[in-house]
Amino acid sequence: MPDETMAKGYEPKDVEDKWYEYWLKEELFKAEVPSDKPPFCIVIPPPNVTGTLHMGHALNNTLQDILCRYKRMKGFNVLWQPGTDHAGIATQNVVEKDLMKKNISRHDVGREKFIELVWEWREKYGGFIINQLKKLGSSCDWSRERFTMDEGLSRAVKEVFVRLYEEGLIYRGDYIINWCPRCQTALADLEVEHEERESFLYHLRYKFENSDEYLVVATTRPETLLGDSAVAVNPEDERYANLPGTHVILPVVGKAIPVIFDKYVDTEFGTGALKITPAHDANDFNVGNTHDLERVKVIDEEGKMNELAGKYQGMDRFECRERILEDLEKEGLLEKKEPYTHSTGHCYRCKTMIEPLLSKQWFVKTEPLAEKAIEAVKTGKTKILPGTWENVYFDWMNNIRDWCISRQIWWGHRIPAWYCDSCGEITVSKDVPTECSSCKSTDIRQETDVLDTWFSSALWPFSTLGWPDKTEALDIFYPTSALVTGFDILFFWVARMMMMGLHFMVDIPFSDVYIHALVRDAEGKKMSKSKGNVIDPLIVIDQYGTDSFRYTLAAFAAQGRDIKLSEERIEGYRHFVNKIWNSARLVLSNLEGNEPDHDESRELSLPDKWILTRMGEVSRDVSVALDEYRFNDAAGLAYQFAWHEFCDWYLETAKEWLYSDDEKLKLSVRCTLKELLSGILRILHPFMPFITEEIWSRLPGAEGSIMKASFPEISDYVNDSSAVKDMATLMGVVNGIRNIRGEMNVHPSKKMDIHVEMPDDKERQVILDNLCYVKNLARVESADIQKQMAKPEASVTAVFEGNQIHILLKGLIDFNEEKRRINKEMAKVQKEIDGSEKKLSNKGFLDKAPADVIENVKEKVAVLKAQIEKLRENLSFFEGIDD
RNA sequence: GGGCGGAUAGCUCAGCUGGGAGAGCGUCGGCCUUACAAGCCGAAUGUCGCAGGUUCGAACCCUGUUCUGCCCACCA
Repeated sequence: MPDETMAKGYEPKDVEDKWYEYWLKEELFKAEVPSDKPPFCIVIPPPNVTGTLHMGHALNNTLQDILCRYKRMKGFNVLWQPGTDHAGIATQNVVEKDLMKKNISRHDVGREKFIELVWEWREKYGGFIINQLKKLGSSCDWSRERFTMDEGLSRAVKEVFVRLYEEGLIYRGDYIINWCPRCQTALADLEVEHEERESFLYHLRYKFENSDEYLVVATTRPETLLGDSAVAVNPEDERYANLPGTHVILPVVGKAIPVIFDKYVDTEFGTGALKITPAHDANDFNVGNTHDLERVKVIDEEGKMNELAGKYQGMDRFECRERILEDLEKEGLLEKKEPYTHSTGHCYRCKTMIEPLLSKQWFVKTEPLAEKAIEAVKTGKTKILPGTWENVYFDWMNNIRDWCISRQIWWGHRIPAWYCDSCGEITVSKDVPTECSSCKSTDIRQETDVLDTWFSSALWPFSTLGWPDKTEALDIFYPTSALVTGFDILFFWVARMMMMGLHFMVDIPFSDVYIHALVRDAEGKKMSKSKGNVIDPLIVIDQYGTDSFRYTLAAFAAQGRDIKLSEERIEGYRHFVNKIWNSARLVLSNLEGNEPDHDESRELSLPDKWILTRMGEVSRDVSVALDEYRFNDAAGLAYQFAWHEFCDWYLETAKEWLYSDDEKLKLSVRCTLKELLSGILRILHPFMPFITEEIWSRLPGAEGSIMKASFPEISDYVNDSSAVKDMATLMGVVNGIRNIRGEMNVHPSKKMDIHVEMPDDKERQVILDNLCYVKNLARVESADIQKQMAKPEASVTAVFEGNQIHILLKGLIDFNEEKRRINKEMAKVQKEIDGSEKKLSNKGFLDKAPADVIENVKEKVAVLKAQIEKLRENLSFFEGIDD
């Protein structure tokens, strides 16, 4: 009689929101400050406020939630620190786009008003992604939610900036930087994406001064010749050995520029002569510095040609290229143009082609910071998992370049530096200064640039805990326990948190960094909105339920491999969730509420002892897997156990007593059922929080939320290894009979008579003692079990190990069919014997392999041989009959 | 130009420190057996990318090779 209050199929929608609200109401996500429990802390990779939940978030947060829920059940004081990132450029772009719809630019509204608008936007939509995280079941301590632009974190940012400046680790300098003409800001090297593009390599003729002869230079960017200051050749290049000291005339411009030697020039490339444009190319900038060349900036911040571009002034850089080429052509100065594929930099936000531009920016001197960050991973204080990512980390850290942290946008932490118009001095201060720190002039104005978004997120592990104040939370939870993130932000974020954490907290920010895979589309491509290949997690949740979705992600999260999400797989786990639901229906409908919690004294059946032992083993194995971030193994173990051991075997044996009149055994089975359901729910809870809570709430005697229950331990259960062995024997007999049934097409409703020959006394006794299960599971009417017997007439025989199960099938046997079956079986066994015997006849194997391995093989051969012998007997039996 | 990962059953993927390979879905056959047809029982299926090597023994270790994906990089 099923539990009528439980629907036949599990309906996620009916329960998910209800339980999430309950958890919130009961404050079950809240960290304890202070606490007697050991701390466990994860800081969330803060999603962008403007963002919406994508697959990456879903995976990332599911894994974190699994860890947090698991650790809570293991008795830890868990803080999962949530929050969002202001995401400077991304957010500004979004709000700007919104304004554009009304045909208004940010300049129309002005900086202050614009920032106000962004805050308004944030108020309105900033909670969006947070709600989506909640939908996923995330058990973050929302009472501690932070935002990278909130007051406390802004204070931390200022503190860090000022201190680094005072330590000489932040400086301002003239450099060639990556400029996005569309976003109108400098970008860090990391924010530039390089892409291969089809283009042309142009060979241009630069005439020598007072001569008709010319030097040919190769370039992909003819328009930059307007800013050329020299042409460089390699000193080793014999072709040009006598050139330096001479001058060439810059085409179109008519200006004379020197030919110089620089070993940077590659003699193999192009013509071996390189035009040098110090203001618009990073390499040329360096060459220019060496030779003290003029920096002629001809392209402005909008990507247009400026006043120094002469007649090309006002043209877009690409238009200018075409016009210059036309002009060169006319003058016969374009020697040739050849197709050329090379990679160009693009803005990671808007994909606009980057313009290398000479500009004054703020930088963090990273080398001293990186040293400590390298050391911490080298010594194992922080572990990066899987380990292969440590190499990537080291590689980047060892070659780290100074970090450009200023951005010419409005949304972000405004740099706390003030320029003095009187003396030109810079005042850097946490508080708004009233006067110049140097000349006391009040004629000061604040830097208009804001900081790179990653500057504030670099402080996340300690700023969210209250730094720079000395808070109790900081004391308890720093260093945090684990960081769970994708490798795409290993440099952007993880590396910088390491540097900042070690510098300001003088300790690592986290002990473990678990790098998970990226969720990709069916072709293995990174999912992105611009590619249009995104699968919306919320649609998946709507369709399959959160628990199935989470389980799928966990099961897919094998280390070091990307995830190509397939819907079939999600569907498979939905079936699993439903299976759990239905097994609970069966169990709950049979519980009467009077089952004692731990009744050690009760008489345990073989299946009881077996399943309890397995419950303990699986609890241990799942624990170990989770401790090692092997989410897929943990999920797989729980799945296999719950479905194929508990449901397929134990529940079926339990029915023997559930539907019987033996009150004593009935009660014992009910106890085991309750214990198992409880255990399975608790093991599954980190993966599928909603359904487990729902069923838990219906479990008699279970008090409060499952979140507060303990994770099962192996010591909680009976541990009886002989029961596991005996159960295997029982299963062997049942499987043998089922196999015959299937192969011989015996209708399931037909009960069979069997004669079992089992030479081993102990095994035979196991079957005799547990015959009721064999009868039930294999649908057997009568069984005759002997140490030895002759094969009955009209029987088919299943052989397993040295045992034979003769099944009487009067009139049902097709002799040929049976011979075929036996032959097939024999061939299979023979193949195995051959393999093993080959080994045993190998002297090398016997000499060198470990004794236990050899023993195993020998044993295996013996068993197989006994088996094939029985099969042969059976075959000859049928061969004696002529059909 | 460097570096990393993947190639295993029709599909999507597991396979820990080397001892004859597994799951889900799909396929085939049989079942509406009172938890579940989103289910049950049974079955089939792979020279583990290719070629060498190390080893008594290789999907796993080494070398080379082919395809494929990714990351990093200042060759115009």
